[in-house]
Amino acid sequence: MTSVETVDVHKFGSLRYSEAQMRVLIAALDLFAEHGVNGTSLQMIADDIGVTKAAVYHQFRTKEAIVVGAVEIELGNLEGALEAAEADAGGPEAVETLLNQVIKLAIGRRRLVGTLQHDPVIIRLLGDHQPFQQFMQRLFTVLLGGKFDAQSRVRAAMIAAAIGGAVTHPLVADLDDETLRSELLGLTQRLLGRADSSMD
Amino acid sequence: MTSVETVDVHKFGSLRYSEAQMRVLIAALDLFAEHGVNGTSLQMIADDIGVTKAAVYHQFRTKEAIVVGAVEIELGNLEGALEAAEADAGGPEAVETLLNQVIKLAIGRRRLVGTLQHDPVIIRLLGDHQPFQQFMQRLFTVLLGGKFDAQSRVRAAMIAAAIGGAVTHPLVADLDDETLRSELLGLTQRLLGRADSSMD
DNA sequence: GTCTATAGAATGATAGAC
DNA sequence: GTCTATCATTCTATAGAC
Repeated sequence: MTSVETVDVHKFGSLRYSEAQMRVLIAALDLFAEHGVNGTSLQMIADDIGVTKAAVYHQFRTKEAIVVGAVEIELGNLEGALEAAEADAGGPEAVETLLNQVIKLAIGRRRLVGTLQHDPVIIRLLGDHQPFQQFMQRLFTVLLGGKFDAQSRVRAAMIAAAIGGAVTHPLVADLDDETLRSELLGLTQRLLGRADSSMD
Repeated sequence: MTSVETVDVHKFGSLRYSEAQMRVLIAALDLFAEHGVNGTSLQMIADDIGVTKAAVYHQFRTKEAIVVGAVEIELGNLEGALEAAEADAGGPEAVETLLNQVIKLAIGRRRLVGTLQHDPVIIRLLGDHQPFQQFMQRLFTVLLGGKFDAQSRVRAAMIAAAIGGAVTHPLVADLDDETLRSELLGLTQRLLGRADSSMD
């Protein structure tokens, strides 16, 4: 080994779960979105897929393991977009392409993003599990483009919060996906200081 | 009675709680901020103020009553700013002044805003209790300035989410209040399309 | 306003049969 | 992979004494 560090990058996208395990995770994600993690019991998950609690415990040893699996699945959806952006790192369209993908995914999973970003159990999980922390750091490194000054960080925090929070907001619940997407993209670019962002 | 409708405006600011009740609500808010509503038991609240569960139940008949009281207290903090903005409704600085106050309050209560905006129990509460709904509608009426088109609504949703989410974000956890406030105000004005928003 | 004591239900989790 | 049955613990909530 020389000075070249070998960083072990966790690949959420390549994780394998059995079909029975996936049934649990899908049901769990749906219930987490509506009731939060603490508001979702294993009984509720079991009822939702039509089995008993014991059957669920045969697939996952603890409730926390279900939460970890559920978050892994969702972060896996972002992995492709992140890798593409990293490959074009520094390129003028890297950030823009990433944001476009993130917005699309957030809209497609409207009901869930609030929980993923703000549920206290998931927040604790993201802080405790290395692979999750590593992933978030990669994401914000691309978004910040290497600049970590106060203004850039506030901007990134606002963009992350705005995208996640806007898609869930009651004010826009009646908007169709495409309208929401284009408005959201335009306003996000305005936050980034893009000159070509459409004004009214 | 003629065509003039008398709207009964709920005043959160004028609510009265005994000192013992306030001790419960303060402790509850602190615990809600860290663990969420479902993650906070009455035992935890009782332990925090050094009494038994029974003593807590003597002040509030149910856990939900505690949640309602806690949310009332917090919305009460916004009431002054909202009334001032409504008095100047249509005025060119009404929205700006309101946002300034909201940002200040959000920063002062950094730990709590995430819970207030995103906790599933509180979201259900806000939807079920008329006074809360009425209050939120007043808030967004001022923010939107009477325009309810798609673009305005997405903008309002983003601003609400961005302010609430940014102050809690780990990326800006180390920033002092004043730095965060000025950056946040500038970026919020950029979202509003203000020409005087400082660029980099 | 606070306490002890308790009721009744639900929680996460396990053992062992099929 | 799913079941029945069970355990220990915790939960919200109440009764009644001080």
